[in-house]
Amino acid sequence: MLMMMRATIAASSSSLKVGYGSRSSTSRLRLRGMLPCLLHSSSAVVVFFDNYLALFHSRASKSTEPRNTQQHQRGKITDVEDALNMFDEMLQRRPLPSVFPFNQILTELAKMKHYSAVISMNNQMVVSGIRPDVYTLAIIINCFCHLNQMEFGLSVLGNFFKLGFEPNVTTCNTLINGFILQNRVAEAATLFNKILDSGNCKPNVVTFGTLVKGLCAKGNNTAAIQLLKKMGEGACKPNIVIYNTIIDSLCKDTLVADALNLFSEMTSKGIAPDVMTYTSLVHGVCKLHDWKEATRLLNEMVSKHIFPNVYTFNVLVDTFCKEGMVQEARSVVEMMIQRDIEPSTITYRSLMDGYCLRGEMDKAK
DNA sequence: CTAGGGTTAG
Repeated sequence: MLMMMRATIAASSSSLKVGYGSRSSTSRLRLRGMLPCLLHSSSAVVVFFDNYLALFHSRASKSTEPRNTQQHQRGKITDVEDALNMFDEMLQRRPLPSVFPFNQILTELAKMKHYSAVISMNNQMVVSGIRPDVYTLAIIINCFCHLNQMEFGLSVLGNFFKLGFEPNVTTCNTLINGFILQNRVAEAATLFNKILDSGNCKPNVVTFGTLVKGLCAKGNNTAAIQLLKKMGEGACKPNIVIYNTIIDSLCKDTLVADALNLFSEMTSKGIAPDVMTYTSLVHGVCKLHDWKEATRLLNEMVSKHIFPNVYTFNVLVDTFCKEGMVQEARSVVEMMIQRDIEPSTITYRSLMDGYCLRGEMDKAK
């Protein structure tokens, strides 16, 4: 059973495709000017990974030590394989561990998007006599939602009552998010109103954030901003996630001026921008070929000790590649490696597209 | 230990 699951997970790694983009030539000199501000900004090696994965995800990749040795020494999980091994081992332990460490493993696997694995593992747990708790059920609902199986997700609600639990805000937020993932924003809103009426649990800032995201996904920035304004009047004040969601949505529509307005609004309210805010803005101005503004933003973030991470760098790599400047893209990748930021498959995909584009251009000559 | 935000491509 577990062997089959392993094979499925191993096979599910994404396949690579190569695409060709269309091109327009622009002022390359100024685009190139984005590089120095990054080169000179290295005040310290930044800890780009927060501790949300710390329990299982150490930065073991940098070590030359074999993974198994490490795992046995520290009891930490570094990848899917380790998670599954630990899960097996825990199921065989007597007495059985509590549901808590199992939840931890399921959480990590869900973060790695192995949703169906999480669901089958949960079934195994139940068979082995481990009682799910509120956390487990929320994890399962979330997995069903991400698998586009909302109906199954909703049916887990039945288990709550069977087990004597009451759904909480997190449960509701998860379901609302599930509807939104399927673009069923109306049903999400209905559920939201039901929560309000029932009085069992109050919507919180995450609830609002989920709705804002749904409105943005529908392309309704105006409604998202209206909701933001309403929040400003109510008890549940908008936070950085809400602002970032809308700022990103505006940037995707290249409404950078509006995005910058929200940006100053949030800072004036004492909400400090973070690396996500700046990544969205940089992305927005890159789309507009405004290299000068991109450089300004990069300088500004670094001056605030907010350092570009893999997302930010990927935006830059992709931008350079789309401009046909593969050499510059490569030097960004070099920069990433120097800073201990591992380039991702997305980085390399952009590079590959960049090289394909070069090939096309050379052929055209 | 559970929920919302930023990167590529088709």
